[in-house]
Amino acid sequence: MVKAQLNNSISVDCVIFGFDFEKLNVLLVDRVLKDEKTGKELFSDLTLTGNHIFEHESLEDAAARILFDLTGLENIYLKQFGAFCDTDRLKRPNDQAWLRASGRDPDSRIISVGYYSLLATEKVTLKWKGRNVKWYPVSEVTDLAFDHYHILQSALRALRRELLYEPIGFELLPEKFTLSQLQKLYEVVLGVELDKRNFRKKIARMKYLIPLDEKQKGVAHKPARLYMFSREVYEKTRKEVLDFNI
Amino acid sequence: MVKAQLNNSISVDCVIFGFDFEKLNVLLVDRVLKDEKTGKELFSDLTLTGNHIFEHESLEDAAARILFDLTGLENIYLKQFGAFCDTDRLKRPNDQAWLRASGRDPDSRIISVGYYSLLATEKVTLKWKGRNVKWYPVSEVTDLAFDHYHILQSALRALRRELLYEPIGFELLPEKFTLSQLQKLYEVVLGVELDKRNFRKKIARMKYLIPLDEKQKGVAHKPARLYMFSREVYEKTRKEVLDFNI
DNA sequence: GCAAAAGTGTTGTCTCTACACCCATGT
DNA sequence: ACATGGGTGTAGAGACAACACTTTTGC
Repeated sequence: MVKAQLNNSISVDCVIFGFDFEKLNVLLVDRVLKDEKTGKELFSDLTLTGNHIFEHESLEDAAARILFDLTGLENIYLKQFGAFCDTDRLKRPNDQAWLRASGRDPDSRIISVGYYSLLATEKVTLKWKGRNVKWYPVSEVTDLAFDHYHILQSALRALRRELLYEPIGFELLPEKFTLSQLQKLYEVVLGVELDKRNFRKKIARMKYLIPLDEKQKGVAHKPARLYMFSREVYEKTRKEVLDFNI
Repeated sequence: MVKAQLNNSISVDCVIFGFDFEKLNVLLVDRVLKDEKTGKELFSDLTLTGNHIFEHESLEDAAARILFDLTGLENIYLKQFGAFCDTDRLKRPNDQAWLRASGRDPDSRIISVGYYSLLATEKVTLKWKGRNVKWYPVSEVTDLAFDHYHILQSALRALRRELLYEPIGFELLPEKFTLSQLQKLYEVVLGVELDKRNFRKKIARMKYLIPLDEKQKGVAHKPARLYMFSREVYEKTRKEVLDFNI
């Protein structure tokens, strides 16, 4: 317990999802390895945002810290969705070279705990210590460093599942949103098409989705009514769900 | 990579659930610490079944190994449900004494990944190397060593959720089972009461629950028809669920 | 014959799906 | 005036909740 010190074996990776009213995005870091002497670029690829945990720090705190360092945002929705520890997860050539170059033991076993976080893309202005961090459409991500592609897919599955059963869609939207935005979000994340009228009937039943006396501005069509989510109403009216499937 | 060696920082804890047609049970180990010199018992309490992982071993394999060592069973349903790494998870006095007595560093940070497994209590004959392993009704467990009570509660939440949405109930029953047994299982795990006729109507819709030409024997009442689960039919007929909640 | 659990139908209410047209705003 | 997305209702089908009596076996 000297002072802030990173644990060698335990890391946290954050899958930071963002929604821009059109598609689901994920925040990725451009990892560039340059030759020590010549400075020539050896390779460049993408990673999730992650870090080792501090010895005094909980997993959750580490995830929140990583998120804060990247976005400057606090109190963001964060959910643990899995632990990743395959023996070969850091063994591809690029990853081995990367670990060696950053002075770490390329043979050591590191477990990574995955958290996904949800936020509206627009909330974030990306300026992070010169590191190259950018939004990428999830649908266009094909491969990532380490086992991060695998972790991303796992996060996606967890998000879809969560979205089916829990009211978390709003976390990907600004505080006030239109029903079309919410519908689009469900369509994009779940990969389905929904009927507008049926969707709205469903909303009408969810009393915790509060229609505001406020409309969209500056759009070249009939402005939509804004809604917001009330956690208070939700907690009060959540029914004891028993809609099981056998 | 010399030979089988345990990783110091990473462990797996298995929450082994069993169902005996009446209640949900969990397999726990009696941990007894005796004074080195006098042999006098210092304390005795209960832990989940767990172990550190081997350096060459995946988390999943470690969980399967722990399960096999305890029950002699293979190909048992296993599901990862969380990672546990709070800074104080091994800090209670009994736990510190235990770690010291077994020659481990009581200050080291250990992450534990939780798996739960499902099986019919009757499948297991408990004879494990003199260690004191026993079934305990989940509802009667009040406290456990380390953070294992917390882990158990977390496993329970995950199991309930899984049971609501995926067909895994059979994993807690023998291959052939009656509908009343299945209903009781849902009632016990979810903590609800279900209507027998409505429950059976629901079953009838699930084509993957196959009625057999075989009946219960040796019961002092009308013997019930036996059913079994067909994964094959399930995979074929599983509908693209879209029963989302907003 | 009695105790114990198995097995079986109906009705009203709610939710789901499918489907087409007019409305309000910016340019 | 026109392009763009906002907003609305109905009807048929399936699922849900509530509810009580007869049947088959072991003892």
